[in-house]
Order: sequence, then C-alpha cells, then structure tokens
Amino acid sequence: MATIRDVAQLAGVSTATVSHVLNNTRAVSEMTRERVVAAMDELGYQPNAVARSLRVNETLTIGLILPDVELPFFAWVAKCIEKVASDLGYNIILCNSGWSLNRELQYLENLQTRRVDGLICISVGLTNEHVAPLLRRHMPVVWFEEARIEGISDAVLIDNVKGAYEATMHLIMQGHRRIGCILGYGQATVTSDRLSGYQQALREAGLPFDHTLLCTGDYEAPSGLRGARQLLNLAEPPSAIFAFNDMMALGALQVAHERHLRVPNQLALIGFDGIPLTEFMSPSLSTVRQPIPEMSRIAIDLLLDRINDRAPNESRTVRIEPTLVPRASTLPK
Amino acid sequence: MATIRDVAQLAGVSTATVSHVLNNTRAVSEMTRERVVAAMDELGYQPNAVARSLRVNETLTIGLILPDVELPFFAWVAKCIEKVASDLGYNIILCNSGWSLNRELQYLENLQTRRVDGLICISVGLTNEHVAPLLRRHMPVVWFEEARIEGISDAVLIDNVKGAYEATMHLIMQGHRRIGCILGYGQATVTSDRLSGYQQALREAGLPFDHTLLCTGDYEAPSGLRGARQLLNLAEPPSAIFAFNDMMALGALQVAHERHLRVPNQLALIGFDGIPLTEFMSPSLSTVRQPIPEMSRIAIDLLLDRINDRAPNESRTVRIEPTLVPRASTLPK
DNA sequence: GCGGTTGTCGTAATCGTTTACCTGGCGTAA
DNA sequence: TTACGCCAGGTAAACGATTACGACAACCGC
Repeated sequence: MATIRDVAQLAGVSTATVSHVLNNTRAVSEMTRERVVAAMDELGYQPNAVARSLRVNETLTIGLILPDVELPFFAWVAKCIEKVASDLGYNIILCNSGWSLNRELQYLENLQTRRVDGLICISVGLTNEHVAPLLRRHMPVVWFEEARIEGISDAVLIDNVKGAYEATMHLIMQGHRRIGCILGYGQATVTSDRLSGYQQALREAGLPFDHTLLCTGDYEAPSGLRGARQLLNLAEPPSAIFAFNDMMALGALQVAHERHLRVPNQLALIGFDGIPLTEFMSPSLSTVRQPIPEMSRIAIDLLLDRINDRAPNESRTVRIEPTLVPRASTLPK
Repeated sequence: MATIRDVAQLAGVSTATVSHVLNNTRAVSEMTRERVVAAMDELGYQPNAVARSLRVNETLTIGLILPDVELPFFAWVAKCIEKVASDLGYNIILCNSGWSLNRELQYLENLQTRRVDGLICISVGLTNEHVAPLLRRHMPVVWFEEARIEGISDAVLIDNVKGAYEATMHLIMQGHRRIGCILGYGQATVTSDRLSGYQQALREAGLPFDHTLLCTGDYEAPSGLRGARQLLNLAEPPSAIFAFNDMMALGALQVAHERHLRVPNQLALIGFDGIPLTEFMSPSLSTVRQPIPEMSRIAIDLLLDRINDRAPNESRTVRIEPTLVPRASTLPK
C-alpha cells in the first residue's frame, strides 16, 4: 500500500509538501500541487489514519455504550448519534453492553486503549468510582438519559419526573382512578424518577397510592406482557396501565387483545419514549416523547466542547422536557 | 499519559521487556514481571492501541455498513454481529448509510483510511466497480443478505426464493387464492428473489399471477400501511397479504384493525425476517425467519479467514435456509 | 576446559504521518 | 548595495508501540 513517501518520491517533492497538499495547511504552488495530486491517484494513495492519529493524538472516533441496540429506543438513539457524529467527521464504535456491568467495564478499558476522543454512555451499572479515573485522564464523557452520575461529568437528560407526571395526569383526566404501572430496572434513576412523577400526579389528584398496582419489567415486550397479566388478574384490576417504556406497553397491548379488552374503553394504555413504532400500533399508542434527535446533537456538542477544550471546568447538565403524545390508546373516540 | 517508556524506566527494564510482559510474548522472570506490573499500575499505564496498530498493521476493527439501524431487522443484525465480533476482540464501527449510495461510498473511503481489518456490508447501492478496488487492496469484505455482488467477494445470504415460496405456499394451503404482495426496493435482489418465490408458488398451485396484487414499499411500517390500503381498495381485494418484511406487515396489520377486518379470518398476514417483535404483535405475526445469529457468526468467520489469510482465492458464498414460522396471523383458531 | 544449550533481557529500527524549524530565491524599499 | 519580507518547499524529529538480533550468564556433558 502506497505511503506518503512513495507519493513524495513520484512527485519529486518532500513528504512535507505532500502532507500540506493533503491537508491544505500551507501554500503550495499550483504546479507542484498538480504533480502531487497526479502522483496520488497514480498510486491509488490512501492516507493512513492510524499514523495520523498517533501523530496528532486524535482519532476522530467516539465510543457509544448502550444496553441493547435491539430495543427500538436505543436503536433510535444510535442512529441519531451516528448521524450527528458522522456529519462532523467522527465515527462511532458501537458497544452493546447487554445490561451487563462487566461488559460496560470491558468496553471502558477497551475504548481508552483505543484512544477514542470521547464517550457517550447510556448505562445502568457504572458509578462514580468507575468513571472518575477516565475523567482524571481527561477523557470526555457524556451521560445520556440516565443520571446516576450527574455532577461529575456532562449529561443530557430528560425530566423523567415531569414526563411520568404528565402521562399519569393525562390518564387521570380521562377518568381513570386505578392506574397500573409497569416499572423498569430498580437501580436506575430513570425508574425512580418516573415513579416519583406517577406518585406526584396521584397525590395532586387525591388518589391513593396502591403498591399492588406496581410491577417490574425489563423494558422488553415480554415483560410488559407478564406485567399486564399480573395487573389484570388483581381482584380490583386497573382501568389503565402506564408502562415505563413503549415496548412494555406493546406487550400490555397484546394482553388486551388476548383478553378481548377494548382499548382504550376497557383498558387504556400509555407508554414512554416515543419511538416511531408507537404510531403504527393498533390502536396507535399514547406515549411521552423523548426528543432523541435534539438530545443527540446536544450530547455531541457537549462532547466536542470538552474535546476542544472549550468547556468550563464544572460539569454541565442539560435537561430536556419530554412531551406528552396522546393517541388512540388513551383517547376514546 | 504514561507510555511504555515511562513504565520501563520506572521498573528499570527496557521497553522490550515491558512489551513482552504486556503481551506474554516471551519468557520474563517472575521478579521482573512483578516489577513491571507494579510500575504499570503505579503509573496507571494504558497501552496505546493506535501505536500498536501502526506497528503491527492491524486495528482489530471491523466496519459495518447497513441501511438503517432503526429498522428492527438491522438493529438485530447489528447486535448479533457486534456480539460475535467483540467476543473475538474486535470492535465495530457503525455506518448508517440511510439507503444512500453517496453515504455508502463515503464510508467506504473512510473505513479504508482507518485501516479497518474488514468490512461487513448490507448495501443496496454498491456495485462491482465500487468494491473491486477494495478487493485489489486486499481489504476483506463480506456481503450480508444482499447478493448483487455475489461472485467477487464472500457473502452470507439466505435463500430468498425459497423463503418467499414457503410463505406463499403456506397461505395457499390455508385456502387463499388471491394473495397480495408488498414488495421492497426494486433494484435489490432481495426483492426480485422473493418475488420469484411468490410467483413460483402461484405457478405450482395453478393460480394466476395478477400484477395488480403487487405494490411497492420501502421496508418501513407506513409504506406497508399505504400498500395494504391500496390492495384492499381493489375491486377484487386479496384475502391474504405477504409483506416482504415484518415492519410492512405491521403496517398492514394496522389497516386490518382500522377496517375492522378480523385477522386471519378476513385477512391473513405474513411477513419476512422473523424479528423478535413479530411474536408480540396482536395477533402474533407469521413470518419467515432469517437466522441472524448464525449468519453473523458465519460472516465474521468468513472475514477472519480472509484477514488471517486462511481463505481460498475464490470467493465463497454461504447460503442459509430461512424457516417458515406460522403464527396466529395466518392460522385460524 | 570447551562447546552447546537455556534463560533473561537490552538495542535500535520501524510503522506512516505531522510539523517546527530552516533554506534559498526573488522582489522591493532605503 | 543592503536589508528585509515573502513565497515555496525541504529536513528530520517526534508520536508509542513491536520485534529481529544480539549479548551475557549460568549450567551441563564430555
């Protein structure tokens, strides 16, 4: 494979000149520029980004750690972040942790030895003590969506309390008095915040909090299915279910169909996330939308600020408002 | 950031020794090994993979080009490939082409300058002339699922003709005589092969081929919705619809619900791909399953064979049999 | 006592770029 | 003529690892 030296030799110039032609980094006379370009494509020259990275100490690569790309929500995130990054010349290394702390830690090591320029992280396992060493080495890290580490590194989050509050209040406004809840993983702030929002809405409406109306899922459709069955088997079943993500709501919808419950009249359903799929379910699913494209842009901006040393010393947290999207699954015709 | 030289100095040995400790590549006495390890973690040493890559001419990185991770099918592929690759020590650079040939070409350039060790490609735009230069430079490429380039580089494909044949025949066995079809992009062999399978089944059953029963989608749910509406508005509407992927089948299912058609009695539906989601639709969706986990393993195996020069000169094509998965959307109770 | 073997480790070239610094040549103002 | 600035381009030292060679000591068998 041709190197910059080969090009230089063929064009009868120094490697410095070739490099400058390549990067437009100092004036080169039109004549020699042409000779260099000609040499380049005669040799089929392709610059070696590895060597460049070693020299300039920048890889134009960003690591993206997330629990599971197969979940539509995370796939959406991956797509948006990749788009923003690649438009700015950065590549994304995809790290699928499978909800495992061990794998998260492996990726953390791995990405550091690869000298990625920064790191976007959706994690439910990592804690301060895992991340602090990275920050000490000045590895820029942006926390996405999950806030347990808030305070020591940059983060872009949504207001989960408010989102859950609005979802619950929306159901209450439709006349529901017993509202079931399918939670997510216990240790995540995402879960506890949404639960707070749910409780806050109940309180404001003067409704009692009944813990038998709660059950726990894992963000996958089957767990929503199990959860909904459990809730509907109660002596006093709920008339509405708020699932903490759209996929679990999808599972719950399956149960409604299997029990011939009319949605929303006999059972109202609302999800969370606002994945595009919700629009194409039958009936279309009410949800709380997280503006992932905007959040992705912000995450990359925060990262680039750090990478280019334009950021303040303190960590920054951007908090985005989610928006309620009422659809057929909660709105009777 | 500490380098191997710093470690060597602190431990009082040469960089060669440190390197050998790091990689277990020659005998080192227990005593000096301990000193080196101690120095490493006193300095918080992390090897620089960029420098290593430059020297040994291997990046342990694989490029993955696909049309759209947001589609559940591709998300599934991405997850499986990432899993297999990372278990073998390789990282994946995610390249989302958005169905654009231009972006595919940009990624091709980009991945080459990054010196990825290999490339897995799901493309509907690239042709021989785009890929031949890579092969000439000995960049291993594996084609996944889409076969237009078959013959000049390795590929792992499924038998789309057979899959579509079985789906169609399954509908015919259920007594359907008019079977609508929602196709994918026209230029892809995926589409033309599945169409062949459909036609072949009709022929064998002695049913006429009616081109008004065909319409074209783009693999996204809304196009399935439009397609189904169009088909059901025909003077003689079909009693069953075969969508060329699961998401368009999902769109069609939406139409069935909106028109109060009972599935499968008044309208039977079958998709293609076998994404996990199909199991959780209401009713659960019949489909033709592509064994993505196995195909991913094979793709990586093919790639590693080339990377390690264990492959024959000729290109290899592995063709996998898809399997029919009949579910509630085609099986009347 | 000598050649051979084994065990341990160091020296320094190399991978392909970027870039700080230097060198000439030429035009121009004093 | 001299001094100076500007333009075009070259030289060579990094960047941080790997690894081919070679060196040296200790030990063994004869």
